[in-house]
Amino acid sequence: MGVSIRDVAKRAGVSIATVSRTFTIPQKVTPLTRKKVIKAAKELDFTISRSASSLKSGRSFRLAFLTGGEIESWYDSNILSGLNSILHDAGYDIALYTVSDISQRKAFFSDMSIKRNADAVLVVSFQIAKDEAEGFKATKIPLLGINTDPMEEFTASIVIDNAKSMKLIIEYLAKLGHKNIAYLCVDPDLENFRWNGKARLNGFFEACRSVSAEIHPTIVYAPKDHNRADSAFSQLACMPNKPTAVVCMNDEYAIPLIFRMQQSGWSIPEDISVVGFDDSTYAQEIGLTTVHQDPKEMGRATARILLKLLSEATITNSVQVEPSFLIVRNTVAQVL
Amino acid sequence: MGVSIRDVAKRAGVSIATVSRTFTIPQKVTPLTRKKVIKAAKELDFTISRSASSLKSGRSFRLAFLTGGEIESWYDSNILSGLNSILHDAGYDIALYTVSDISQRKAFFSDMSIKRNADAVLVVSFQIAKDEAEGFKATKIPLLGINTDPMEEFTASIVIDNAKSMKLIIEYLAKLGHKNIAYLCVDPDLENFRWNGKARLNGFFEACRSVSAEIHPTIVYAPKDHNRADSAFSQLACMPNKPTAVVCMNDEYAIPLIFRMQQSGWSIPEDISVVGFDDSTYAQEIGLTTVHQDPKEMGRATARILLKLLSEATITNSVQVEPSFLIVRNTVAQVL
DNA sequence: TTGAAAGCGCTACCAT
DNA sequence: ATGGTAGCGCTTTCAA
Repeated sequence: MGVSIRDVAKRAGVSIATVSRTFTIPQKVTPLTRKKVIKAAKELDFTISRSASSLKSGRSFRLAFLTGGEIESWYDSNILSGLNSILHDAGYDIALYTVSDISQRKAFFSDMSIKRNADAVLVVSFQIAKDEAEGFKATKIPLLGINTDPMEEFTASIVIDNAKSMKLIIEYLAKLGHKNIAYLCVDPDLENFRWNGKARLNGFFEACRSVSAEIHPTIVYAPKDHNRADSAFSQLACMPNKPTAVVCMNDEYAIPLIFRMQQSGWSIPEDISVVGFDDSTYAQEIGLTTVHQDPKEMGRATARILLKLLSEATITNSVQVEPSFLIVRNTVAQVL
Repeated sequence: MGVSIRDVAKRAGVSIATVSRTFTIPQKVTPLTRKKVIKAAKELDFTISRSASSLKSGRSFRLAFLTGGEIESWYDSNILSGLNSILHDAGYDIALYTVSDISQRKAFFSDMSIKRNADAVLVVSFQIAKDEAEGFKATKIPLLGINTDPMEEFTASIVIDNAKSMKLIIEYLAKLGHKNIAYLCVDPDLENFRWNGKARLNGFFEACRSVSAEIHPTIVYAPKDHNRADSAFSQLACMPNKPTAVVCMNDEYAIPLIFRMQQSGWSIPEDISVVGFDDSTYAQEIGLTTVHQDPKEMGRATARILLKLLSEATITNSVQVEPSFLIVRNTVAQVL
């Protein structure tokens, strides 16, 4: 298997212990020796073997990324990208686990063998049961949650404030005179697994209530598939008193809906105002008024927290709220 | 570090060798003993330690995924997702490496230490130099390319036929009477790194030439940033004789462009026809006529090839062309 | 089919 | 600051 630490030690004229040190705790090695070792290593194309160092040190240098969604989604892939941009250089791999229903989730958490092969686990966008999380308390393996209901069982939670963001939307809409506001979202029966759906839905109604008694909120459900725009549009078009604004659970509902409306001759925002959520792909180019959040940056933030957790072994129970804010663009009009 | 293979062996009343075998080559263990071992393992929450088994077997169970783009892009994230859906269950991790320019690429390939810590490397969407690839020939580490110019240095290449797909577009357009056709793409100076840009550009002109002498192709460059739709639109609107159709290097140019055009009062496809490439996010919902390809399935196909390569150690030099085809939807009209 | 045992390449402890 | 060395948990050869 090519060169080993032994070869480098020989060539540099030092012990293997010294070679190991120059790569793991360089400050414990004289600059001169360090230089010799580095030189020898370079000449031999040597790097520390991950498996050997993991085995010996008892750390796997591996993060389990557990998602209830799809890796290729805008959200998950950005989280992953942000995570990797920091973790990769710190020597960590990210192992991707997907669960698509509660039984798979249960299986993941009951099979605690993960603990043997990961230094931390990260739960992305879905909710887990208290007892599932509790299994981790016994170990010192950090359990982090991104975009999950921040339970105290998590070592750290990284979230945005969905409720506050919804309130920002409703306040803005109310200020422009909107009273008849619809909320477009996936039928919760289709998606009781993801977390932020609930958070946003509740946030919407709560915001309507708290902002003004004059607001009449309604709800429109659409399927998750490619008919969602058609479905939403026809429901909206048929409503006895058409709302003046539609708030969408995310941009993925808003963008095709706007398209569909335009295709049917409606003008946005003249005929109806539309608000998205996420500020994801195309939102900026299309001029969508939406709530901005930055999952890539959240991934980076999570990586930093993780690294700290892993080096200091501090058992915190922190909740880090990342920024989210309304971006006003061109899809909302004043009610005349 | 919890239970080890020794504990399981003791509890099952067998040797550690037998425990190891039941997990790696189960067919070499009597069903009865196997059952005993599995039972003991389950009771103890035991799994094989990745690092120990890697160290001993000399295989890292790790794939280096090297991309010149962004992990969160539609293409890369789908490739990754497809890859992981098969590789994860086969016990492989995917380590994400990103390079954003030629010097980083050089660094990756000159630092051959990857070989120590990955069982294979996968180059995604960009071109590498012959000598960079040659470094791998000496080792038995497979070097695969997805969406790269299929060089013979690759152990296997997985691609779509960009040229053929372009021809499909042009033939379709020609049949509907289009003669004045524009190609919208990123300025190649901005992006000489990614591969398929060139392949599609060349494919476009070649297809125009071969399909009909009456076709007048033109080219429109747009920046990569969020102004691309504006930029493309104003160039198109100002052209002395406006093209009847615009072929876009990918959907990411087509979708905002269509939006922009509609916003300015143009109707698609009545005022101008637009064709995309990729069949990516929103293409179906928006009714975009485009070339379909399925990177998630390509990821799966690559994983299968890889697994075979890794188990049989066959040094092939295969080129697998994955399907791509034109999907006719609603953004192309007949020329009157 | 199963067991004994060597040793993969490191890290970390203890000496010097 | 550096070296010697035990041993991390497994896989795999060899023998029984």
